[in-house]
Amino acid sequence: MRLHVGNLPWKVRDGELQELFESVGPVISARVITDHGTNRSRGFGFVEMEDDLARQAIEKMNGHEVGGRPLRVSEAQQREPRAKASSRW
DNA sequence: GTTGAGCGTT
Repeated sequence: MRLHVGNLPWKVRDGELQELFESVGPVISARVITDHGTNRSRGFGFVEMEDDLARQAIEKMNGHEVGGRPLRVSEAQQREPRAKASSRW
């Protein structure tokens, strides 16, 4: 299950995000979305975990204060299906 | 050197 994590401090990076959620359980994948070119965080990211752990992470990490800000954790929306080739639209 | 609700690149 993928989780959308928002309200992140600008300084947070994907590795820190992963460690944060590893306090709940093993993290499959963690990504903080950064601006293209500037490497500055957009203030949100995505974490992938096992379903049960993801639900626990929502309960446990949602509102968890990090960097002085309560995290926003929720189930992520599903993005477009696998694009085999580049966007040919 | 800035900003603050959200849904990303394979």
